[in-house]
Amino acid sequence: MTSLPTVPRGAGRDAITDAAREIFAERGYHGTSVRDIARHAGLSLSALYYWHPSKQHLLAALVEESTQEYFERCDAALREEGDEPADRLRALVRATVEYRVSRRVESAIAASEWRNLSLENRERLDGLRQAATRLWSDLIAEGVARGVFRCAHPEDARRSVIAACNAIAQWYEPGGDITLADLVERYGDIALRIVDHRG
Amino acid sequence: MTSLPTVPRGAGRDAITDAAREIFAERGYHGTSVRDIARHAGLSLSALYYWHPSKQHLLAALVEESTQEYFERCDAALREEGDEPADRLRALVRATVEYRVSRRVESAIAASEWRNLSLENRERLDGLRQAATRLWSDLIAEGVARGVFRCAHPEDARRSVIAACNAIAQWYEPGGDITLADLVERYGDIALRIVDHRG
Amino acid sequence: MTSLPTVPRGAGRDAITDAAREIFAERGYHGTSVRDIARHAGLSLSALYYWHPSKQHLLAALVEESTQEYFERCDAALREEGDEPADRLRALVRATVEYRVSRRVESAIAASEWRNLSLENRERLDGLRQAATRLWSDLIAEGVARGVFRCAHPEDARRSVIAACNAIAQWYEPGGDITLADLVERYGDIALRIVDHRG
Amino acid sequence: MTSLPTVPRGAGRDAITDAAREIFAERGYHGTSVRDIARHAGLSLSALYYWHPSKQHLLAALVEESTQEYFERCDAALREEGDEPADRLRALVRATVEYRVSRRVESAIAASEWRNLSLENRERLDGLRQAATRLWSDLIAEGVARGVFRCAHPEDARRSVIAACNAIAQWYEPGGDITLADLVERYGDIALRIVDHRG
DNA sequence: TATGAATGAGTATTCATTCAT
DNA sequence: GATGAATGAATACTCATTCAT
Repeated sequence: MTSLPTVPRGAGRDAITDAAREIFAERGYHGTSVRDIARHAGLSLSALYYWHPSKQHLLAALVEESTQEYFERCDAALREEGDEPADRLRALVRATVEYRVSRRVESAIAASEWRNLSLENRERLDGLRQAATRLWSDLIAEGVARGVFRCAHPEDARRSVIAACNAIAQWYEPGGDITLADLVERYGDIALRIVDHRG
Repeated sequence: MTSLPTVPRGAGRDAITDAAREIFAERGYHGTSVRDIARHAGLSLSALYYWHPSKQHLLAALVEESTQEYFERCDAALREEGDEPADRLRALVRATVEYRVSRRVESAIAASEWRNLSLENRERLDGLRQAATRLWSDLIAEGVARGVFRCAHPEDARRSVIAACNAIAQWYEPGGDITLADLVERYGDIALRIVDHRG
Repeated sequence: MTSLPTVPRGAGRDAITDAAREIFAERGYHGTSVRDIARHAGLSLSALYYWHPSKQHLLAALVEESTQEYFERCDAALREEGDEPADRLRALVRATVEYRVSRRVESAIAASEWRNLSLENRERLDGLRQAATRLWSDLIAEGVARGVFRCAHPEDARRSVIAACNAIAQWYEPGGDITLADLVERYGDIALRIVDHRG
Repeated sequence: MTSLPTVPRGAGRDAITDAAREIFAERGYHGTSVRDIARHAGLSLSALYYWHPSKQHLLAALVEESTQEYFERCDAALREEGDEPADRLRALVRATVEYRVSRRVESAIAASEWRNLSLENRERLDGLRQAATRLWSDLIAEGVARGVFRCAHPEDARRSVIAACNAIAQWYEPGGDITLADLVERYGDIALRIVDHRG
């Protein structure tokens, strides 16, 4: 019989990723030491390096996974939606709000630690990021083209909507009075006002 | 390569503060070393410590000055304005946008390095920060009370407006096509839509 | 020039403790740098910190071990001795002299670097120190009570005997003309004269 | 009219020496910074260097003055005394005890910071130190020669007497129950017992 | 799969000292 | 007589990373 380790056999990789996620989010990339991460994961420093080649790699993996997931959520939400720009905008807001809330920690990392990615990693991930941005831009442009969105400056509208949704991660406390569905509705309303939607 | 300026005798304090501002904004608090700051300022490490007791103190001084200035700009803008909530909201947006643009670097520090303030400094500066927030809250509440703002969730509206204005610092490039006055108008419009203003 | 020993893997802890002992004794706590210690131990600075959390901890460990050993030597010496105060005083002198000579370096540290212990460490070790002092006090008091020691001021006698024994560490050179047994006898005689022993 | 400085005109030199004395005694040479000294003296760092060429010089001056004074006190005490070895020993004890008590601070520096003198200073002052030692040695030798001191090991006796007297500085509190005259008598008695004086 | 031991470069900060005025 | 401003070298300690097992 083998002894029972704190971290189950083979779970080392995930334990480390999880710990990195938490601590990067809490203290930032440069404010976090790999020792902190290993300790938090209940593993040795050497185990960390067995599973992950470097601190930078750890960050990049988290940012990539998060960015990827965000894009996929947005993409899926739009695919499930009909043709109407207002509905599609609400769908994008829903995907974003749900992502910010349910992946609060990693979305915060992706947002604030982007600059700490190595040049190489930043370049590699930039396409994914821009793809997500383009979903918004195209949608708003379509709404404007159809005359249902009347905002004069679509790019400012896009940035404002995204900023408003992103800010949720900074104050929202799950389990409080406001449900996720409430948020989705409220920020859908705000988004439609920002793009100056007229039914 | 930027040349290292020769700092005239007695000008050390400002040289260091300026350098700290730039590098903190660029790389973040923990990503910045005091050596970097001193080198950038064209002074020795010891000169830095002659003028500032610690790296943390340097950060706190920058954040404090910036937070203070923001509050004062908002306060002044409101004082010069009349009674009409819509006008007052535009005034607050103007103060915020002008601040984010003209003090882009330090406003970014105040926003993203807040968590790296020591507990003591954070507590000391928190009142100032909340005072600025209250200017927005009170104003929107007044507009709602008068029936000229119809947004159902004033706090979400407030957060959204502020987030939209703050985001400007991340993309705006002075000297480009968009003037500051353009920005003020655009984001004033957006703010009024967010609070659902009806003339 | 002394050659720097190559430290076999795993022997780092002792190498560092030994080096610290030597250099602290030679130059004092504040006169010693951790770099000096590491270099003397033939290890990197990082290896020092791998084994010891701080310079202060290193000092405290040395002082503690030495103080502990001194107390135990005294206690054991008394336990092996009979009832006669004069014999017991000689036993205590023997223990002290042997300790000062065989642990010359660390006993010097314990004596002169006591004030450089952190408050916490000083308080923790103070009991041990006082316990050793009490062995002397009790013994002399007993001799006085029995009328075999006639000194009028037992505390001054105690301090004088201890001071005389301690001073040995400052001048005695092992391997010279005077053997340890000589010292024990001479200082036993002196001690008995100080307490004014009458057979 | 000139303004009234904290430190009276021209008193800078002494203010610094006094401060150095206190802090060296309290924290040791390496535990003291010249900034501490200047601050304690109420003067600028530059003023310190105006009056004293270096930290080492400051230490050497204190040690020298103290060593000099000790020798002179001993020498004077002996000169005023008659021919009798016992009386002369008491005189030397008196001089030593009075010196340790009245110049407690500087005598502690001279004792414990000797090793921190530069080689040059140490060599220069060593003669003075040895001269004082020789007063004791000669006196005890004379007593032994005359047969009034019967100790078998005069050097050990000398060291013990001196150590006992020196230790007074570590525990004596002026203004307490024990007067200086008490001390002189008690330690004179102890000294005579150590050299095994027979009336 | 994992670890304990080690490293070199870097961290913030303080040191004794000097310079220009 | 004295100072404010500055420096280079040192301080204790931590960093991300690697090596031998």
